[in-house]
Amino acid sequence: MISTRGRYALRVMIDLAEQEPGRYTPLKDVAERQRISKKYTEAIMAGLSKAGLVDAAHGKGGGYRLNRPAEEYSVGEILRITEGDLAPVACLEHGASPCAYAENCRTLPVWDKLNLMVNEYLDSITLASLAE
Amino acid sequence: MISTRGRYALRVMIDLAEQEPGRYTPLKDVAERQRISKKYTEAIMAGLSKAGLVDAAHGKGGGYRLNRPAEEYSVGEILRITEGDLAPVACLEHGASPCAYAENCRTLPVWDKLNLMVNEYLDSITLASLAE
DNA sequence: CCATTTGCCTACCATGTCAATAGGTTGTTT
DNA sequence: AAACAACCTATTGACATGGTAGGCAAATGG
Repeated sequence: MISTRGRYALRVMIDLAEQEPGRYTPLKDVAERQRISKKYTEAIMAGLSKAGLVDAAHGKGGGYRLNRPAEEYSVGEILRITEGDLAPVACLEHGASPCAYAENCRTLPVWDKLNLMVNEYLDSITLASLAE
Repeated sequence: MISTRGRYALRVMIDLAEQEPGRYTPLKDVAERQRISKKYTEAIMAGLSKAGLVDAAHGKGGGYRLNRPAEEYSVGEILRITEGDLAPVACLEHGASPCAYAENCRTLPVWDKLNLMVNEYLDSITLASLAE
């Protein structure tokens, strides 16, 4: 359900949240602290950057930093961006072709509520509450 | 998180719960009603049978039937048997090698509680409540 | 006893995702 | 110009998934 990629992304974001706010932190440092390979961290960071969760600066003294205060990120948001979707079943995934038998599917309500529960829980946790 | 296999297994179990109790239902009939290929249904049913969730009878007039009243099955039980595990992250899976940094992992409590929530919810739904 | 029905078992395959790596390019700063 | 750091595109190996094929074993009905 939640892959290594997503879990790493969360750890990376927590790491950034623990740095001095506003300052850029080189990816290399984050990767070393989190014991994630530099290359793999790059791939993950690229997604976070493209989605606008973090801000990047090239060159010496550059690196990454959070774009907003840590209280304004939720775990759900971070995971949805890196994982694409948190839906527990394929038929609820964003952009899934609607199931022809959904109308009288006995199991759909189960997945529906599960989906809601998971998302609500993860949305209720802020990045700040996990840092420091 | 929950694959086709698990979702099919649940539908199959609901189908059996809707048949006359005690009577054997041929796999062929279940597969046709549920619009799942006979062969794939076989593979799924084999797991349910081996785990003792259903009872099988060979030969003419044979088939499958539930081993207990439908009220005594939970969705969680059925899914855990067919999916192996419902853990949202690898480090919580049954038999996973314990993470060396679990002691001071900032994210572990999140996964832990998520795991608990998901299992408790799915365990609270009985097969009977989905049938008929 | 034999044919039919039905479950059971083993193997196989095609596709796709995941984790991770490699190498090079672009942009910034000092 | 040199060092640094982000960015981009491929590629790889391993594994899970969804699904199929063919044959064997057991039970039943006639």
